[in-house]
Amino acid sequence: MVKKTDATMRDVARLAGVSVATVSAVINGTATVSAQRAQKVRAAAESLDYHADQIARSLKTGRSNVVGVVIPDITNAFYPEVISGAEEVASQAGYSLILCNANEDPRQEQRLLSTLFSHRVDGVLVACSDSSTAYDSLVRRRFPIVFFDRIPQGFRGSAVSTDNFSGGLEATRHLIGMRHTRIAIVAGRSTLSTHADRLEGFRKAMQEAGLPVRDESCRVGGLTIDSGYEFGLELLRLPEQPTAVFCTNNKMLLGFLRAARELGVACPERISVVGFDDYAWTENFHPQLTIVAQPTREIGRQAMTLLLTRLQALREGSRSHDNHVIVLQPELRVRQSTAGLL
Amino acid sequence: MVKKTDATMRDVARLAGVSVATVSAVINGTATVSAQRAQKVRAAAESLDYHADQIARSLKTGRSNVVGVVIPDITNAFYPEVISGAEEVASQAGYSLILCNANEDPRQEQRLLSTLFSHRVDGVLVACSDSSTAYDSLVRRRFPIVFFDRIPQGFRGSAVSTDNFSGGLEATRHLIGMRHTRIAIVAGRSTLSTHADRLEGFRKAMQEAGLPVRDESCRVGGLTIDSGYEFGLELLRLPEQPTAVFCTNNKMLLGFLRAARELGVACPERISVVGFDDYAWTENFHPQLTIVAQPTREIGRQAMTLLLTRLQALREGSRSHDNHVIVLQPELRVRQSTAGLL
DNA sequence: TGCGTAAGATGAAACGTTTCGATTTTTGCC
DNA sequence: GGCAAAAATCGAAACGTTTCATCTTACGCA
Repeated sequence: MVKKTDATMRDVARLAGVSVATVSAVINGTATVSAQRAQKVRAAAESLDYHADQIARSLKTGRSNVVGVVIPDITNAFYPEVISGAEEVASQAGYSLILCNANEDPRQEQRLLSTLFSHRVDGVLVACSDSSTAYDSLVRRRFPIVFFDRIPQGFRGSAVSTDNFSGGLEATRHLIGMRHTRIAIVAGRSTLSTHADRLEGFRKAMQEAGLPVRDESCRVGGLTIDSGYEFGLELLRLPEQPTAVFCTNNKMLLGFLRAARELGVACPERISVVGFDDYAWTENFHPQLTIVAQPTREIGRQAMTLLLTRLQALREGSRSHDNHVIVLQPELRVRQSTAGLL
Repeated sequence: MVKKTDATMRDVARLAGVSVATVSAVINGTATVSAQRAQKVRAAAESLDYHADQIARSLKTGRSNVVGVVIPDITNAFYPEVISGAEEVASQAGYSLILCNANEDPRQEQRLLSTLFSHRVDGVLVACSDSSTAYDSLVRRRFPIVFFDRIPQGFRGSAVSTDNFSGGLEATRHLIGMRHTRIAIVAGRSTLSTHADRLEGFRKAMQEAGLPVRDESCRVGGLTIDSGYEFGLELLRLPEQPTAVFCTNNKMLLGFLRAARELGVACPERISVVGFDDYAWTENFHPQLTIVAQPTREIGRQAMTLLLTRLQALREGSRSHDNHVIVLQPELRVRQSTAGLL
């Protein structure tokens, strides 16, 4: 026998012989109800397989127990890993995740945010598709938002990211320490904090060592495997071929490696390569990669924790600082893709 | 100047000097409204930055424009890729995705489904964590559900998957064609359709060739990198070491490769390896992997399309067959990790 | 015994939409 | 110009909760 429609609070109330308000009180534990009636209500709910309707609840309370997560590129393995951390924390706290993929398109991102708002999400986690001032209004409205990984320029609010400057610095110092002098960089759009910071770290290290950063060996602007590949071809065909390269994300790194393989430029013999983001599967790479590893899942965990803390404070009406910035340290893992010169 | 709270339909109605019903009609285009008033309403909505409240809308209509997606393991690169396909189709149709990670735990999966229902999702996509009869009630209730990848045993309903039997068959035939006779298999839990089918394909190929499937070279039950590693150690320490192995998923494959590397068993010289799931990054593997590739994103696209079609039929009250099964063909990609014997 | 009080229980009003039947206005036609 | 029909508009109920003010009950104590 199948019910036509799900049981409602009224059904439970009727069956238990109490008022709807009492059922609500029992379900939420918001008021004292005699043990006897509470028991009756629970039994009734059980037998009707009653499940509170979150939609109705949200409409009334203005809270949804859902948080939105907006990422720029779901096919970049970095983000699913972050999400996994965020999901872990969220589900433990009884929150669900609405996942949105902006496809590196700021306009799409705006649309997604707007959809999220109309679904009344309690807060959002965003890795932005491009730096923009569109977030300012959110912050001004004091809407609970936490940025992770990519943080808008000049953003004042909560955020979690890796110390990308330091990552770029260490990666480059490592190359320099191996006596490389013609060092190239393949970097993402400079409007993205992550890539801009890594590039800055690179510049700083070069400057420290008194090495010039020449325009032709400084390729900025891609993000994809293909762009890494194109940049790779260009760099490896330079009259003064670089002996080392720093790729600021994993996808461009893959593209660069493809270019090197195609041109028959051996790594690390003729080109040392250091990239970003470490994964279980890179242990099978040949050569194994020297990499700046980010605490990926931890970024997700921390960002979600920050957001949930904020939400709780909001619920309890207590004061919370909404510009908590967490910077996690990356770790340079030296393996085989970088080798000393001479 | 910032509004205390979001503008509601009533606000728009007031400003436009019309009734709430008229505003609704304009927003949804459900009734004919004179051009003049429609214009006024739109202007008012614009100026108030009005956005319809999906929550209230859902409560009234019983529809949420949200679909749930439940996967067993978000850290398995296969699923994010499927999701990316599903997300693409969904967002084009104006649907959002609630993503849930069951962590290979059927009880967690049940909890997640229950949460999804209370959020009134319009339908769900599920890759099950374990075969169970708990889905029967869903199907009986005719709740819109589409399974993908992993399909519960005996399930009668809509589903999208790869032809896993054929995948296992081809992979094994390939090894046999290279004159291997001592062929091992590292497979996932046999309660999972994917792994069971791949194992069946393996058995069939072995039987065709008149080769015995010995218990000790048939490791069934893991899913993770670690279990692939453990199985790998066991298999490679067998007195009669297998000369080839078929791993039924990408994670176990990674584990197996680690074991081989650790024991110094060269691939493909001493062990040929074929696995499942191809990725952009495997091109950097050494050796490059012979792999059964699934049309991963396509699985996501098709599954979501199936679900949305069903939802549309439901909305329009038209009849739809709710047991549409789509089986996509995998493709064996022969590369360097398998080599001929003798 | 009676009274004050606290605990328990409840009815009804929201929350922001959609939708339907009723009402008003416009249109077309003889 | 009058009338029927079509078009446009509207008021109000409903969706399933939460919550608050109100009402009832029971208990302890003088």
